[in-house]
Amino acid sequence: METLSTPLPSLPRYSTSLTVNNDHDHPVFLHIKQCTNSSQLGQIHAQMLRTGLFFDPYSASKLFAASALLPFSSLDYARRVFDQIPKPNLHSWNTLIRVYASSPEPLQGILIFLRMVHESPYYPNKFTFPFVIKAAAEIFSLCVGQALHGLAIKASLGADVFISNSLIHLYLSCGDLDSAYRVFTMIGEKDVVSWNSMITGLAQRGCAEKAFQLFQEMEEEGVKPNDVTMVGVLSACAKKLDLELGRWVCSYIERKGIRVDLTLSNAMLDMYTKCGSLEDAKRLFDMMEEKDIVTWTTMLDGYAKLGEYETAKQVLDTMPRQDIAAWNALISGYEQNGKSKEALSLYHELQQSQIAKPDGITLVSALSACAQLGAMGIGECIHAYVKEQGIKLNCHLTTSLIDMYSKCGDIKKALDVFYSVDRRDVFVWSAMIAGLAMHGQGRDAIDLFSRMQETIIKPNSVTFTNVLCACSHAGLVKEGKTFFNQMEPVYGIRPGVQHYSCMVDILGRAGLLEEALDPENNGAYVLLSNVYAKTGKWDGVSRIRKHMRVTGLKKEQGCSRIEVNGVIHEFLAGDNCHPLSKEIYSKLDEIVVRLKSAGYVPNKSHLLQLIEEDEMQEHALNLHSEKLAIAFGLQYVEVSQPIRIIKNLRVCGDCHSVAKLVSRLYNREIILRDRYRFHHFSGGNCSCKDFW
DNA sequence: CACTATTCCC
Repeated sequence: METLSTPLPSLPRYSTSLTVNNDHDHPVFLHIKQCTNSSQLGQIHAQMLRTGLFFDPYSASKLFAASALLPFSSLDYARRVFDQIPKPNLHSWNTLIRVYASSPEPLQGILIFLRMVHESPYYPNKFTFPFVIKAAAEIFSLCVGQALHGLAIKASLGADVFISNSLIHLYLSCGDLDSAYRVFTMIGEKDVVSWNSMITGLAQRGCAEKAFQLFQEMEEEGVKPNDVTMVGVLSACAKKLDLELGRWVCSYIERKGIRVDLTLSNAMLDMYTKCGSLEDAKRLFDMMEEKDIVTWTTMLDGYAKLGEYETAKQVLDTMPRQDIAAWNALISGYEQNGKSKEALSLYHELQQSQIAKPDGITLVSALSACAQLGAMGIGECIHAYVKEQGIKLNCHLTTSLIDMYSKCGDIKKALDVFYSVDRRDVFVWSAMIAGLAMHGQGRDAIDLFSRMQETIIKPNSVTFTNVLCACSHAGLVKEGKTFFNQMEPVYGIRPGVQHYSCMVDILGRAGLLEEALDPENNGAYVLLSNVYAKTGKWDGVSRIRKHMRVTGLKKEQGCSRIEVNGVIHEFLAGDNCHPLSKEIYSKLDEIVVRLKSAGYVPNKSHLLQLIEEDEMQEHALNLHSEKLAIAFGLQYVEVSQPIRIIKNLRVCGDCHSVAKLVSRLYNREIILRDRYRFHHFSGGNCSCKDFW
């Protein structure tokens, strides 16, 4: 302590006495302000320690604020400085909360706030609240936010406009639109930030219409919109996909002479691409003098989402820095347009090149591509990568993993993921219900739906589609009807076309065909035509097919996929594109002979098109893509592993019998995903109990 | 001593 309290004579230019408590204008403060790098700041820090100036709380707070807030600062260093201050003043506490609030660890801001309340002699003031409320908003904690709101009111700070604005932002981040609006209306003198908080928050929460309405109200009340306002308004236009409105907003910005900074230009660019006008976007892009990574990524995303992959790739190659968001834009562009293989190969390229590190968003897109393809090997690798990297499962990732495992046929692994997490939002629950439904575990799906209702998570439209789907796959007619009838009166969800097609399915299978009819829906028609075909009502089939021809609905070509050692093999009905085609067909012949000797009779009633000649019918049946995949799988999938096949259409009855027999005669487990559900074949039986 | 609202990839 002695060395610290004894200024070294050789040192200080402005070496001083220790009685600086009231000296708020010490020359060293000027030096702190003028620091341009961390080593300069470090020198001042060292000097202040030597001179003892650091032990004056006010002076320490000056140094600490600089170490926390200057552009070159690091949070680690700032924290070390704070921990050295024997008795931090209120300003220092506030600053620490402030930097944590906008750091990767906002929770720390709340913990520091609590420490301050318990350990320090200070009460939170009007500066403390905006910082700590921001921290609560960052972690989306409604209950912490509510507690802070209460504390602010108790501290007689409920009318402070900064605090109110922070609360608006908090409530909107947590999805509590009503509370946000209540705070907003209570503000006596709303400033531009109050309006901006509401407008941007509503636009982000999907209430674009309401956001735009508020923008108009703002004008009527005579509050002048600024550039931040316009960013929010443009984001609302983008969400509405309203190009005309977006163009009007751009001309409004020009007319009103609103400052157009880089962020606002980027928001305009984003609006143009989201609304589908690459021409407008390109024109603006070429005009922009300053561009940053967001500019490039926005442009790249625009091309990728509209299917212009070549141009998107060119943008990726041209941009100054390929960060992960840029890769994500291209990967998700492929994935969302159904180009799963391209998405995965790009993901692979990213892994190989190590140009950027995959993040949660990358993995969500990649997992979704695996789910579409049924590529479980790759999906498992991604799951392993998540664990390896210690990436925490958020609800997005959890949903994607459950969806991937379910759609790849491993419902047990999907359940493992579901039970391993402690946070489940409506999408996580819905995905798990969907998984159980597609595996024919209708009862379990309904049980899960009941358990969901013991939580605070409210079911949405998707949840109901999945619940009805579960009823349909498990033949739960009574339950299906009950849920359907409860949707609007009990849950306030208006049934949409998906819910109606589930009901067509449910009622159709129960032989209550007259109860199901339906709006223009391809799926429902195909389903209905299959129901007719099954019951032998060929008149009905031709009538429906004719209607489909007239209305231009097409049945896709049958296609089956199988993944072996991370390579995806694809078979079309009757195709001989596969390099091992010859071998596969001879294996198929062998299978048919063996099956026939075991009593198998090809079942032609499942043919949708009437083919006159018997032999032709049998031939057509044998060419079904899932049979080719089974023949391939028997040869190339390890004996200890199930043969997993993904079919894009519904499996036909004949292929179903073949798969059952193969599972017994060859003693192999076959897991087949068709368009609607999974079939687990083993020992001559199927999990669907022949009801699908 | 100071605070709140801002664009891209799921």
